[in-house]
Amino acid sequence: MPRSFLVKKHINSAKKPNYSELESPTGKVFKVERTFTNFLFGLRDAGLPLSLPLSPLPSDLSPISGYPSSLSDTSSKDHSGSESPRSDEDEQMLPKLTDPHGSYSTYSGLLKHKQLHCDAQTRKSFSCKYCEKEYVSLGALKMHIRTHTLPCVCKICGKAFSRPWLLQGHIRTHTGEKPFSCPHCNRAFADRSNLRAHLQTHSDVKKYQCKNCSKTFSRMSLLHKHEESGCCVAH
DNA sequence: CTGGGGAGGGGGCCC
DNA sequence: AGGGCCCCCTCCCCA
Repeated sequence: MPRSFLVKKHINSAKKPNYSELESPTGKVFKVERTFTNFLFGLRDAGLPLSLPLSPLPSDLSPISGYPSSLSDTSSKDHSGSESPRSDEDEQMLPKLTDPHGSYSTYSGLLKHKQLHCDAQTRKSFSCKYCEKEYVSLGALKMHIRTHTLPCVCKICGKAFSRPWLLQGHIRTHTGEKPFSCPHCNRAFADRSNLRAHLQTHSDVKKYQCKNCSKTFSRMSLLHKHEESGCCVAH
């Protein structure tokens, strides 16, 4: 059974997610003279439905629904500002653009509105149809969907995994292969993570320390157990 | 109860 | 875009 309840918690803030690809098309796209069509695809890729017909996403991928599929309301006024680098002529060439909060006769208006109101929504643009998770990129979502479809199947026992390397690790449980050995005691492990955890046992000062009693633990789970057992309960 | 090993999952990065 | 790999994390189980 997949441990779908496992959710990444950014406890280690040193390793931050890469948000570079979350940039709105505003800053990047137009400065490189991207075509309007590409701009529309960019908005679509960011999960923003448009009133122009675009090729649909794969059936198992759905942009998050913050934006209705039908955007026919044209009653709102133009929200555009005056900072747009595009000329008035350019603006006149553009079809009407809309989003759930209104419609825009210029795309600079739409972009400005997006900057003000929609960036938070576009950061997570792709939702999983199997669960409630949302992802900022199609690739991340596809990766996640593998945890539902489990395409990597062990030929020996039939157990299925989301990724090939997980299957490889599992196959080692059949073959007994243990390619990772401890330099201190030569004990071998099939999994690098488990070797890393084992290495902590050789250390006098372990990685995870109780803030109250300064006792150290080789694993976060052991520290949590320690905390839950009462040492660090606020008295 | 505690510590440790085994197994597996997630996202990010690089190629 | 996808695969491989990395690191981190978690749960289960056992001594």
